[in-house]
Amino acid sequence: MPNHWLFKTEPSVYSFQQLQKDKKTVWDGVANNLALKNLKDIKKGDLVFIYHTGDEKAAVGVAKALGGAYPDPSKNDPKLLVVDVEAGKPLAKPVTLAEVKAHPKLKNFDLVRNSRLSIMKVTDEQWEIMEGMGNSK
DNA sequence: GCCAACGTTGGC
DNA sequence: GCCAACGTTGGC
Repeated sequence: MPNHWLFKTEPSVYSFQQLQKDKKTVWDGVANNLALKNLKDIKKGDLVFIYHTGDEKAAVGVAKALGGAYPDPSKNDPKLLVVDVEAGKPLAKPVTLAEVKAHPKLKNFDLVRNSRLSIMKVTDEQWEIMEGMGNSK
């Protein structure tokens, strides 16, 4: 059973659409300690929601980890990790932050609780709820 | 544009 | 090693 995650990104910097165009990318720029700790737990085949901050504030698509985290080759710091991901399916309908907040079972989702965390674990239940919202009308 | 929440830094 | 000050992030 793959684990589930959520990556935040500023769409003007790197969007899900860009990832779809690239097919895969190296997810870098993670500096936050807790985010790095989460990143370390990512395994090949894990599924990831891509969430756009800024004007959109919504999960827009899914990506898949191509492997575990490894130190950023372009940096000189072994603590700065990156992970390879490939584009998956876009959600039929983006799941907005407002919808997540409105859902009683997503109340203690890290996305709501700690808005500044850029990489977080998503429980199976949270994943299923979000997927349900994203793929139904 | 503002501000709350959180992380990091640096002085002690 | 503590904690105040500062910077950054992201939602509003």
